[in-house]
Amino acid sequence: MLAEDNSIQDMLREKNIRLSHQRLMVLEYMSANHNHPTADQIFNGLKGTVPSLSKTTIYNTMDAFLEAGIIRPVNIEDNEVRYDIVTGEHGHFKCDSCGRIYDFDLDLDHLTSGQLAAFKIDSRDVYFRGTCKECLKSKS
Amino acid sequence: MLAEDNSIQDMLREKNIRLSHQRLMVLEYMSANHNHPTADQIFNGLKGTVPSLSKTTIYNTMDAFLEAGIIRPVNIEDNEVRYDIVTGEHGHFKCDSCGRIYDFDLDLDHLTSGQLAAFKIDSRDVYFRGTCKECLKSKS
DNA sequence: TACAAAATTGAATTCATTACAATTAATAAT
DNA sequence: ATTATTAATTGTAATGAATTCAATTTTGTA
Ligand SMILES: [Mn+2]
Ligand SMILES: [Mn+2]
Ligand SMILES: [Zn+2]
Ligand SMILES: [Zn+2]
Repeated sequence: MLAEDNSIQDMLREKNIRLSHQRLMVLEYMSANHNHPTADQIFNGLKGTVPSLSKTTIYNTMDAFLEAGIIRPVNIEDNEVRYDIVTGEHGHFKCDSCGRIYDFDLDLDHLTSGQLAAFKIDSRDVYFRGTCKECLKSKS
Repeated sequence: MLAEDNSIQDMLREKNIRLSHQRLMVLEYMSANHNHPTADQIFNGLKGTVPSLSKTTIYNTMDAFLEAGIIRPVNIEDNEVRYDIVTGEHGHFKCDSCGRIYDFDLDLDHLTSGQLAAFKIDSRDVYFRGTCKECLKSKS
């Protein structure tokens, strides 16, 4: 419990992000919920324990975390941004039936042709859509 | 000229999409402009020659084309949808400096691990971001 | 404790997209 | 060719995620 809190605080200090109650709570929420939440979901998940919380603070916080590389955006939906605290290389699968977003491993080194050799690549995103195993089972 | 028009009409008829002046103009625009335009860009590109055009018609038309598989969406930006008349498998690179979107070839068969073996995959999207060759050159 | 800088808050605003009902156009039947 | 049926187009209003901004509060520092 305390160890976790300290590690979260250290993570922010390492990135030169000033500590605030709201930022700690958001980061704690992201660490506990690896379900690629939207700003609205984070807000609704925290407003019970942080009554003064504003949705603008969520957006400000996500911007600060994105800038620092603590989280990364998941743009698998066209109408809202999701956030992922797992920043390592992996792909995302969105089930159009249940809405769940699955992580999957991938090997991006073998993906590209030489066409982008002279380009500076800052981020790589792989998004798949379809129907997940569970939903296929329940439809049979 | 006429040959192109006929091929465009045939493309719509094959997909059981009723012909309309607006749909033909939009499809002609998409065929002539392979730059992944937004609904707004298509609207502004056509309103000169189709004065009665409504932006709602653009959205309705894109929905019909998407449904028929004539075009595919490009969600490389979080705030607006782009459309691509090239539906074959390829990736997209967005230059954060000049805003251009580049196509590139990719080999998706070698990409995935077995984790999605039991999943039904309907669409695959690969989005890279960074700085393009031209912009790197002009900054040197 | 006191000060300066930065973060939080909420209300107002923006803007892409959608909903909807009236009008117009396209296709089929006569 | 005229009419009837059906679908598409249009403009306006509504939606909702995200942004702007100024006032207030909090944080880090001395
Ligand atoms: Mn993930
Ligand atoms: Mn393309
Ligand atoms: Zn599912
Ligand atoms: Zn560029």
